Amino acid sequence: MPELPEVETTRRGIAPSLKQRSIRAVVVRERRLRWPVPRNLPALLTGQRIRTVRRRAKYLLIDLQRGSLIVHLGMSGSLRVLPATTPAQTHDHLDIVLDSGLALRFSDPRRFGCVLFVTGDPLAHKLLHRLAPEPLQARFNGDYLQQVCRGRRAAIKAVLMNSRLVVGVGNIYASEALFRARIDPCRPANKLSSQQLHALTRAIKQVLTLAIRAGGTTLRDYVGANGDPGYFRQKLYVYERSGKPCRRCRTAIRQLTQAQRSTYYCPTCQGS
DNA sequence: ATGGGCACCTGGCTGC
DNA sequence: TGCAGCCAGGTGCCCA
Repeated sequence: MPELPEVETTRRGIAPSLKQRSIRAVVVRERRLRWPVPRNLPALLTGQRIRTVRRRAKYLLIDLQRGSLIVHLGMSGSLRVLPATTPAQTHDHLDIVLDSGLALRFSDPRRFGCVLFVTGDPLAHKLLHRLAPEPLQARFNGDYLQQVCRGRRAAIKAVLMNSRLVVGVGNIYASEALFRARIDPCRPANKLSSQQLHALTRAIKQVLTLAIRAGGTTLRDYVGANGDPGYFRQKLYVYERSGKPCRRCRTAIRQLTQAQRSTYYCPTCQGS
């Protein structure tokens, strides 16, 4: 998916067109997402004014006068703002039509994403309430990561991908942050020094910030709110670069599988 | 509690 | 050209 930088880029892209607009209609073409789109979603949303568009981890929260939408882009989802009359393509599952004549269009070929409606505090929702702190906030720091890794024998890469421990970091940025911090992805989390965990925290914040600045990373499907891809792919050090020379030391980048996901690393820069 | 594996789904690419 | 097999940005859930 869309990891944190792509979701944040989407949020920034769609928010100006949504804020203070009223919902004129909702068109649901495909209800079968990760969880079914509520049958009565059009009735729930139509006539409501949109207040704010927030992000929590990789979830987008669209707050309305009454209730909120919780949107997740899954692996292949995107949200775009376009004229409501734009013909729908395959995989354009849902439109939220605004009083401006524009529509927010949710597309997701793999349908791992979701669009849910909740009344009350969306942060208290089952999917959100146990999430780790936001990685770009001060509370996410070396001390936090050290506390989380204490007694954990799982590989550090797996820890970075566990949303109860760290949010926003997916398969791309986990590899990239570990490279920047010069840490072997297979190292058990509890074997890392305090210094390494502080460096890793800084690397996570840095790579996410730089990726947001570049509009995210597009490998295949991802596009931002205006349909443009993200440009951080050119800045990746290891992800999808196996066999290519390390940008730091020229050693060939290697790929391995951890928890059924590809991990990319430089055996020289990230040796144990 | 922790960690590992599977499932959900479509599409694109590779190799026979 | 066709088709099987494999891979892909996530994460909830089940089991040991």
